[in-house]
Amino acid sequence: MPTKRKSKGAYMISAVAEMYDIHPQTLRLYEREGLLKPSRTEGNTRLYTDEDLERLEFILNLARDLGVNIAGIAIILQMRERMEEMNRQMQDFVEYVRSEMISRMQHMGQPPGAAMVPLRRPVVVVPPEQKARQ
Amino acid sequence: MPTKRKSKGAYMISAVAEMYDIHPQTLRLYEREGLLKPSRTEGNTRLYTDEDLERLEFILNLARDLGVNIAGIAIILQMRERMEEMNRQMQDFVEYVRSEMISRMQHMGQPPGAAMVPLRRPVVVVPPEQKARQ
DNA sequence: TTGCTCCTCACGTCACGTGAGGTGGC
DNA sequence: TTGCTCCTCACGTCACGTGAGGTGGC
Repeated sequence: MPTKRKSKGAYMISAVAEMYDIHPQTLRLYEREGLLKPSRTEGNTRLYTDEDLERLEFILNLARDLGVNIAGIAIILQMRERMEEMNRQMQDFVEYVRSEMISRMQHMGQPPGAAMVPLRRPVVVVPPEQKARQ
Repeated sequence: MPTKRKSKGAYMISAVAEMYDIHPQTLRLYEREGLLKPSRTEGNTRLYTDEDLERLEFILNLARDLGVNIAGIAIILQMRERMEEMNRQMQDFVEYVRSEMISRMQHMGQPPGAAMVPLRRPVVVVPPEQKARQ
């Protein structure tokens, strides 16, 4: 007998459908169109992890609230990943510069504070977030 | 008598329609939906600048080649602008750090070259570009 | 006048979501 | 057996693109 929930955060399709008030066929459609890639049991049953559900919430926000079609959602998901990658690179770079400055200051026998202040100026990186359609 | 082209890079709707093989009504639709905002003459006739045309090309790429609907295009345009803003901030920050390092090195009587090498490590920022739908 | 512009209304087509119908494994 | 799963096929609805029809200014 299949259980609705399998291990920590792995849901079968009917559980997900109920949680998000979405037709199971729609979930299968999203998978066929490449928006979601849930894993499968040995018996070929879909299993949605918490990561899949986070992605699904993002998709439903676009589809239901903003009226974006599947082709658009696919591209927006790609762009979101690229923005997150840019964010990581930005953070890495800031951290690299900061530690580099500290290291240099210390080698010169100076307190690091003087160098760190200007490097802490705001670096605004906006998370992916959409407004409702006008 | 209205001319098709007015001043440098300002086109009337029929000229744009012909250039991109698009129905004039579709151009009006895109404007109504907020994707394009061409200026107007005093007589209320639309005028498309080169900037409008660049934006239109981006829109047509999404609509025709990738099958994105209007709601999706609106969001993708927003995201594109945000990514461009992130790029600018990244570039500004890199430039700021670079000049700051040079300035500090010079104040300490050291050649700037030593500091600049590690700061020139690659900062990959990907421009907005889409793949065709699978 | 001609040839453009503006607008609104309406229709055809297609994508998306949903339902039915039949299958198979725990 | 029951209640889930898988799949394919088909239909209703709506958005998008296009066309018609009527207006007005250079």
